[in-house]
Amino acid sequence: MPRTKQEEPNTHRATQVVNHIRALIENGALQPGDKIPPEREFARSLKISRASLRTGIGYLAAMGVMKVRHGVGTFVADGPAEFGQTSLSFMGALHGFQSWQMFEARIILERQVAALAAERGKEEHHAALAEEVAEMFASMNTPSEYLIHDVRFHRIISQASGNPILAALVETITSALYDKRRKTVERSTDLRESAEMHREIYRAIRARKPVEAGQLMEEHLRLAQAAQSVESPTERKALSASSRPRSVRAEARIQTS
Amino acid sequence: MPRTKQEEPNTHRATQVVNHIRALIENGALQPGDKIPPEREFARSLKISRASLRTGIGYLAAMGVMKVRHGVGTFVADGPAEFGQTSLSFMGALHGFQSWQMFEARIILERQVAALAAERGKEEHHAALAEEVAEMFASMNTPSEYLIHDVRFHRIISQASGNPILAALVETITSALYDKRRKTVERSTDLRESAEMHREIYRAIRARKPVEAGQLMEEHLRLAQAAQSVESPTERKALSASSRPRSVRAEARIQTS
DNA sequence: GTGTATACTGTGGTCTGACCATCAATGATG
DNA sequence: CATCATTGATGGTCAGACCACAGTATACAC
Repeated sequence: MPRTKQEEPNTHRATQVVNHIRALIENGALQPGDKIPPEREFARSLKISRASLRTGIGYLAAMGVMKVRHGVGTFVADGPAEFGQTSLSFMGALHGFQSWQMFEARIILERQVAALAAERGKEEHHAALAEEVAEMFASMNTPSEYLIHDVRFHRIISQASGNPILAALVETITSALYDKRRKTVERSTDLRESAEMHREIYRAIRARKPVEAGQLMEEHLRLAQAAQSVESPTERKALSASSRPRSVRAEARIQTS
Repeated sequence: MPRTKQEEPNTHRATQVVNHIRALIENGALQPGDKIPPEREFARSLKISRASLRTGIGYLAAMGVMKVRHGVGTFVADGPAEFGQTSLSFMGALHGFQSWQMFEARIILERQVAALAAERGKEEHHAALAEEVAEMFASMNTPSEYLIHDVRFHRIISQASGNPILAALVETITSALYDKRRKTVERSTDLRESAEMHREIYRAIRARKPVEAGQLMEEHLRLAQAAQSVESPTERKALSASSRPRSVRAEARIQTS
């Protein structure tokens, strides 16, 4: 039979839930930070089982669109946009991402983002950046705290770029690099230089010098990359025992640890 | 009573599943394309209920790490890396992404990606690109088909860049733009010009001229953007009457656990 | 009154076990 | 030999009970 275009009252329940919520968000009924009805109630109203509803919500939570808090409720995400939390690290394991690739991507993105921030940044952004820079200088002896301000600094620049999509992309890569970073910073004895570079970037942005801001950012990231690689163990490699026909073989070794 | 402090391995079941599978992937026991055990069996081996296992799998599926096929089985994703399918369009609705922002991001990424492809592209990529260009010229009268080759062309360039992370980012944005694109192309009577631009880009890449390739790509995308906006309906606006202003500082410090 | 402990309520988290839906392979039928 | 019905494996959904967590109200000390 030719076209029997499956209309859609039928899609998988989870998909149904996703679409329903998408609609609510698109028409403004749901906004960031809002809470959705309790599962039991919501499920009843959608005429599906609570289990299915949960599947759909889980899906959205994985994408970072919703945030579930045990004992409290389920809310629409409101923080900075980001693509599924662990997604990048996972894909890293899957497709063999290497750290130089992450840095390459980060440099390309942040360089442009810094330039845009220099063009479009507002007073509030400048003020926020200034504060973070000050905090960085103040916490040069506390690596863990320093890192926090470092991260915020970059995040503010992303926001200042005026392009939430770019900000989300940067956020995704940054968060994936965060763990490794934490260790590196721990043994870094020279945060002063880093802090000063941030200050220069800040100045270039405030002075609205796109090109300069971009160059400084790139330079900064290259140094960070160098510092990081100093102790990066053997870049994962040779994990698979070569190519053998894929079939059910993997099933054998799987068991509870 | 002192505490019945249940020590540790106690994370949420779904998280448990996610971590377990992550481990299997990281140590090579699971590779792209592999099939995991049937739910019932797997659940038993993990000592958790099937429902919980499903929650975890759903989570992974949402992130695009796993692919579930009703009646067949669950597999580790193997196609080109990409961040959760609908994620971008969702975040668009959530954070009010606008199409110019998508294009801005795309231009920044693809310009650099094209440059990298010009530097690192291999023979096979050149050949593949040549073929797609040829197909484009051959299908100038069939918009829908033309689009397919257009998409492939860009995807090949992403792969040729040698950086799967950048490829994944491009893929994510591109797929989000795909739908709109489809309509635009439908009424475009001038695919010849587009095809010729693609050919030029291809030539620049094969000739290993990064800068030129980047510039051509940018130019191409700007034209595409212009063509698109010709009929873009009311850019979504009036997102929310009560746009509660949030200071930059506030947002920046929202998370930092 | 103040403060801490307890109970209660609302909400998400998990479990069980049955049944439905889909797909692929197999065998029966013509 | 081709087509179609059957069957087995596997994911999808359901219902309802019970567990766990967080916040708040209440009780009871002091």
